[in-house]
Amino acid sequence: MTAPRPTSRAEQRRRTEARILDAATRAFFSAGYDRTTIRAVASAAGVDAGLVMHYFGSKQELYRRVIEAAPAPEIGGTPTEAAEQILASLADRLVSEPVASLALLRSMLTNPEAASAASTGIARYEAQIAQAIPAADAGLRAAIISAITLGIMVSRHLIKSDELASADPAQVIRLLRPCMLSLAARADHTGRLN
Amino acid sequence: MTAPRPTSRAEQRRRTEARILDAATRAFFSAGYDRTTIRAVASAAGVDAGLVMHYFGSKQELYRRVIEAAPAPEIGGTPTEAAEQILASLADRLVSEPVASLALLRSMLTNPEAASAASTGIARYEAQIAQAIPAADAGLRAAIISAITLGIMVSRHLIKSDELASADPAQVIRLLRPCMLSLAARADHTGRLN
DNA sequence: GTCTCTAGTCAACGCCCGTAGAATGAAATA
DNA sequence: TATTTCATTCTACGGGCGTTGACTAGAGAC
Repeated sequence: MTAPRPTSRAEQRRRTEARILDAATRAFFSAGYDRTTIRAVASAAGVDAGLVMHYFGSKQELYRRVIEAAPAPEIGGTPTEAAEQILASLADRLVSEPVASLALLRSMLTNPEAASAASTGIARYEAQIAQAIPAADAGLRAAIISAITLGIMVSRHLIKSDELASADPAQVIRLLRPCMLSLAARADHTGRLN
Repeated sequence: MTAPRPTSRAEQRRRTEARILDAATRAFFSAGYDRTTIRAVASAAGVDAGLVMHYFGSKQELYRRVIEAAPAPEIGGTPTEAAEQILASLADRLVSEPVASLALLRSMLTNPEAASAASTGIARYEAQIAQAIPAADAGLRAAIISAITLGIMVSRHLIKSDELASADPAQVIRLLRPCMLSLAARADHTGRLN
């Protein structure tokens, strides 16, 4: 009644598409790529499976649209600052991880074709970290930092390891700080200083 | 001759079963639970799909047998020794792909029924590590160590991150040593000594 | 008011899957 | 040798999947 013109055609389409995308994100996250069926996504979004096909073309394309929406944090500054930024962003994601990037993660581990698509996103993240590390092996260090972050996220949110899933994020960060600092900013035994 | 009966029925069966199990392990690792088909496993083992069913009863059961065969490294001793053992076992697994344990992980994420079975295996590994760490938060520290190991393995073998996949294992271990030591054996800022 | 466009539905196709059960033929047993 | 056992194959079924294309109905344009 208060909204006499709530449903223009364009608006309706936009909403439906968003609803499908949202349902798909949740489905890919909780079931992985293979176990997610277009019918289930459609049903969760309250539409017909044919409509999903009509809007997104294929299951692959729907999946691509979902991971395309996953955000990437910004990292920079001095090595120590970068380490703290990494820890802070990890702390954030320990508390509330955006469903989209978990969908990315899970499907990546589940769907071979998805892994390569996702790794470009990860590579971009690693490049940001590497830029903040003034060492000859900055690339490798950044990759290890990224791998650690990934392992923590997978354990807590996907595997739901008892200890990590119930842990206080602050405790986890406290224990990880020496790790991240040693990787981003600490001299190694070769005597190089970073 | 020493082997006048090379193909007794029992022997033949044992061999065929082993071949199927081996093919299944590879398949579950590289494709995950859902994408692995009994037909493909059978074909890789050079037998008929019906035989796989006949020997293992169901796909679920075949999968159970595969993860049952996954080995768990032994960890113990002083904190520093434990850290070195963890690093050594990780070094091993960086060089030669631990097909079984990655199959475990990958399938765990696709197969809900398998998740609990798999996480008990991981929990056992973490418990071993925790036992070697004399700290109040040993459980959490062990979980983080395990998560880091997992992240490195996933990045190198599943995602095949450029940096990590091509890195010299010795370099990776060198960079990770301070991490593992700080988690297993180093005092934290609360002043506790481990 | 009529025509056009398009959001959304419906029924169906072809494919591949896990699985069942009968058939086969060689080894074990008597 | 005759009989039983069992490793192995073959054929088939029922089901769920991604995808298709014809269809309906209501909004927008003229």
